[in-house]
Amino acid sequence: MNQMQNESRKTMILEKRMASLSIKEKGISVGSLSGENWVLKKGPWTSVEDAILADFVKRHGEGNWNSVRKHTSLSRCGKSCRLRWTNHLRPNLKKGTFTPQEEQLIIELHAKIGNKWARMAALMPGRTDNEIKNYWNTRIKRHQRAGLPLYPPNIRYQASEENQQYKNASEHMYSDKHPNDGFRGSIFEMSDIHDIVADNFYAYHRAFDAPSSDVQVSSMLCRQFGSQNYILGNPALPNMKRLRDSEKQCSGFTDSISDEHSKSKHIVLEPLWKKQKTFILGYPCDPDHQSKALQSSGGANHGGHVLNGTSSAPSPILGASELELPSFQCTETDTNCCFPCSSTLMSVDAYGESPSAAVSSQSDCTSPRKSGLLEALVHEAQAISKPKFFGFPHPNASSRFKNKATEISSCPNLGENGSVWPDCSILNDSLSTFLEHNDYKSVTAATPSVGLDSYPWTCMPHTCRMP
DNA sequence: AAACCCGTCAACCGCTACGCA
DNA sequence: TTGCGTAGCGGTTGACGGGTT
Repeated sequence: MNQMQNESRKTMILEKRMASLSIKEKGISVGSLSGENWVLKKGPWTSVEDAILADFVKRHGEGNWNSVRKHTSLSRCGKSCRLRWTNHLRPNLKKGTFTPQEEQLIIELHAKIGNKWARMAALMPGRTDNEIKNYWNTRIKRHQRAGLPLYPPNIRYQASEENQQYKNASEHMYSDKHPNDGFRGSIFEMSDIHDIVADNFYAYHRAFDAPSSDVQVSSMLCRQFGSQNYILGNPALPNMKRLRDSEKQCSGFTDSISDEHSKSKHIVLEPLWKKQKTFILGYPCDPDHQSKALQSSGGANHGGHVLNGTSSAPSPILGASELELPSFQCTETDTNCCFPCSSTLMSVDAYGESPSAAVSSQSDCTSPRKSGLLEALVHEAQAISKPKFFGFPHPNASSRFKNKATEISSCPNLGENGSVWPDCSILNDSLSTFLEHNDYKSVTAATPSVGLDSYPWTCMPHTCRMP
């Protein structure tokens, strides 16, 4: 009780101090909202503000950032508060330069998942996405200047090897096609769907389930965290809502690290399907390009990073579906580039060092970027005018399904409790069940071991424009 | 000493997804 | 089912400090 009184007294003192600062000292801008005057401060945080915010979090917990302004004298927007807390004030933050181990981890993670800073941060206790992003961008510049490859040779080698393995395994594993009547009439034959879903699944699986040779990241994680029952994601990272959501669908990750048995086998990183703009079933549906895409997809080489014609961060090296590309990357609006196009990688990777370039010959896509910025712009304009997606979801599907369907891109092959689905053929059953009954519930009924929020939607083909 | 350049870091902005009424 | 508020992510910008000219 006394402690609470002390704390609120402290807060009062801080707030008084804050109030005593002049407008200029606070650096605030003045406006009005619904007749009531309000001030919103921007720019660097002062120690007083920090203290107020820290005190707020202490008393009210994280989240509800917009109420900070109501409960304290802080003149910061909720976003700003959240950011300040996340990046500077939360406990267990590791400040200072990255250790060589951390650097290595970043490189490997970037090779696998691309510019997914938050996901990387979740795997690096005490580090923030901002830090990692800044580090990486600095690194890119430095390496560009020095003419160095972005990824060290060992990672590049590993990547191309994995790519080959992935290809072989994929061919072997999914050569047995399952025809599915229910899907006819769609632009895709079921076998294509099967291939694509399988490819995507396997790409994901290859990238994250860390079997055999692909243990570098996971072993590193184990080296770093394994000895202390580290809880992944980063427990200190506030409001890991998205991660938590994903854990519902992919709960294996948390378990797997602490589970001695699975440490080296089932490190399943935070799923990628959130926010991924998949091309797996949502790639531009220009039929000419589709067939090309299907022919040339062969592996999972995606996305290059284009920065004024010079290389920057290459895409994830292998299967990981790096699809939410930075603004300077090849996008799905390149209609010649059915998949985020490896030839783009070739053309933009000034040093020819992108690991992805190693597999780019599989594709005969041509990128408009090859022929200049103007043409690229024209090309993009044309692309935008074309319908890009169609297929799922069915117009009568519930919005719940639609929402799910649009958020999903990969087939992570995960069931509840982090279990790994034995194979992707179950997808076909689910798809046909859905199409047969036109009811998403029927899918879970058909596959009762799966929760509504977990499996089928996470594996459903994604996206697509309504007919 | 001043101007300029460059790297780093913190913060902002725009967009998207989610949750809830 | 829909609309709105909130949270989070990733890209970008701007401030600042140190080095160089």
